[in-house]
Amino acid sequence: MRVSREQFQQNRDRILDVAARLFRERGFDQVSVSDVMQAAGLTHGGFYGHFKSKDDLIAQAALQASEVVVERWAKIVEAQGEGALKTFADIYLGPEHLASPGAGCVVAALGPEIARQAPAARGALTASIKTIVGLLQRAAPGASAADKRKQALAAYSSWIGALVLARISDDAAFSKEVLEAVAEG
Amino acid sequence: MRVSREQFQQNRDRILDVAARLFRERGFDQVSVSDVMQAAGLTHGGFYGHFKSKDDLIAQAALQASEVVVERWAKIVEAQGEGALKTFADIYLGPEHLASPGAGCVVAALGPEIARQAPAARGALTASIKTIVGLLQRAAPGASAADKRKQALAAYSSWIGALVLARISDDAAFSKEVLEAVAEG
DNA sequence: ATTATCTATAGATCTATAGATAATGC
DNA sequence: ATTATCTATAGATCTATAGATAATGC
Repeated sequence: MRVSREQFQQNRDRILDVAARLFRERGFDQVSVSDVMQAAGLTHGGFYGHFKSKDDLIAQAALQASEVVVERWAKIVEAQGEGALKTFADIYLGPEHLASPGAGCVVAALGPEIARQAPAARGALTASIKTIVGLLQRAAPGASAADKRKQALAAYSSWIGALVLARISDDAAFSKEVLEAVAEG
Repeated sequence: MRVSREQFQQNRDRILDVAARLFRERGFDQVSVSDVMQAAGLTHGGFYGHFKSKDDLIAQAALQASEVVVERWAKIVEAQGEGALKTFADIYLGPEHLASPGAGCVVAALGPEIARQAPAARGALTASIKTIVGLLQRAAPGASAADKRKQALAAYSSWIGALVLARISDDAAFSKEVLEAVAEG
């Protein structure tokens, strides 16, 4: 069954969106190509008209997910300038982000897995991370540019670590304690 | 080929050690039971004499790995007391740890994956994490106990995030920058 | 407007591999 | 503990077809 060019593009975008969510929720290996296509309302076989392989999908979905996050963050920096750091911390360390890995930070949801991926995926995410650090730098306090950058790197690292710890924890009180301790820092 | 009770226990320990290393290096899903047994110098079939299932192995290997790390850290705190925080930071954020996920921090190597695991594995790692935070608390500066604890949580979080970022990065200079920025913080 | 061509999708199929079990041997 | 085997599942490929797009003709 053939579909219009527009529909084809829409299908491709939906596959990417769905994959980006499922991968963050379950990890790359716990999501099959068939799972993705089913969630996108398509059948397994059609996948290979859109992507060369599952690895191809992984690289593109990781890139897409992190670009969406970068755009969201960029808007906040533009709107708030130097006050944005506190806003980021509150959002990143808040209960919604804790409970919704599928829509949140790619690093916190898939970081170690991406570290083991092929160069294509690692390079793409590294670029996104650098962009985010640049945004945080603009929002950070500090006398010099070097100081601002250090603050940005330290803040971002602490948020990621705190969220990973909070998601591992099976003790909700401990999760909350970690997130709040880092948010206040 | 039958084996003495002692040998059986040794085999089991070796399976756990090898699994703990391989899982941290490649992730749970990229290591097969057959891989583990081969690396332990045994055959696939023998596995089920030691463990009920792969999930069982995952829970026990994650626990074992984090216990080894906790013991290592406890020795340092006992030897160094309050000065230990700087020592931890240097080791955790150093080039050896960066390059050797298989022997290092379980949270940085497998955190998001463990967050998706069954309660057994999450609970075990949560307990280890609490122990580590306790150790760091003893080594942290701060006026009150509450302040020390906050410092400990913030420091630990920042180290984990920095290491995850540094391992994702395909740019060695950026990896170094992140690790050093957080080490100096 | 008609005809021909092209192509994205559905659905079936193939192949490899993984977890798990059973049979065997010492 | 080894070896052989079973069963399920995953990624990938293949074929037919619906229906969109392009070429042709009036």
